[in-house]
Amino acid sequence: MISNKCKYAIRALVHIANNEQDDKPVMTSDIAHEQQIPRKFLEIILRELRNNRILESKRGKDGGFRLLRAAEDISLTEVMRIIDGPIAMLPCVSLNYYRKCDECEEESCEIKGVFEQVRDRTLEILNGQTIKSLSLS
Amino acid sequence: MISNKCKYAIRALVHIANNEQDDKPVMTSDIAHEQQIPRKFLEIILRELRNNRILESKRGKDGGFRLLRAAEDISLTEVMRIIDGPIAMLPCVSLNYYRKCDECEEESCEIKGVFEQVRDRTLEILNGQTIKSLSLS
DNA sequence: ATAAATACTACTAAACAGATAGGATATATA
DNA sequence: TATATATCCTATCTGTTTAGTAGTATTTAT
Repeated sequence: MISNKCKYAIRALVHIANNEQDDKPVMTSDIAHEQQIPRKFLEIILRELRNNRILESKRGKDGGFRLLRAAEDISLTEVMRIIDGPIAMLPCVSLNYYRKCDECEEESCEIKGVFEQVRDRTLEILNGQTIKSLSLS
Repeated sequence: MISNKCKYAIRALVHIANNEQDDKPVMTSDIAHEQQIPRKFLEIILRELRNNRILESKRGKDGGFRLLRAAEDISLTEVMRIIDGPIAMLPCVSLNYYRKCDECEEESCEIKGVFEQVRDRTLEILNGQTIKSLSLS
């Protein structure tokens, strides 16, 4: 399961992509209100996306958040990895967050191969999705 | 990510499948020792699998656990669902544990379609796997 | 100056993960 | 029938994660 936080992040990014006009940044409180996301929690999420170079922020009056890159250059997997971490179902099969499983030997692991397949099919679908493609749907 | 508990469950079932002889049940302590799983934790797991009609148990001396069905009739997904619950990445897309998402309207949800695809490709792979097929690998 | 926005630090409550402890109950066999 | 040995059951525990909330500091447009 992906977390609520991650769903919030995706919806916030789609909202920003759909509401950026004349380079005017979008305010947290607008997103919170229109997407029904708790404002203080959303602040944390947007800051995290900014720290990971998905968004840029402007402080003070008339401040808010803008996409740092074009919406078609922000992939769904990138956002998911920032907010939730690994996408794979086993640590030893994760491309971006690899960790050896605690108590199984990888050479003789019965399930590793299956979950490598699941990972590959999953990434085939998710890598094709961007904030832009999600906005259009 | 699947839980450690679920990995334990799968390895325990494969172990039982590989060690059932003459209808003699396999003891918790044997599995725990050979698969390096904490015994008391494994007890809980095996009982849960028994309650869900994957295993049958025999109490007292010379007791232990046996598969209630043939190993090729126990699917990986069935075990995963018993131990970890839903396989899908969104509650509103789960076949066996459907729940409406708290704050998004399904008709207009941007990500539902993508995660339906992920679910379908994932199940295509996992449904093909059984305790038998895992034992052979 | 001031109003209004983000930035930052700290805290909390509830659920979940990964167990452990100890006693109750059932059963094979001497 | 006594005993050893297995599962069964209830309760408890520690640490981590999830999903937030509160309050203050800082920045900026006017």
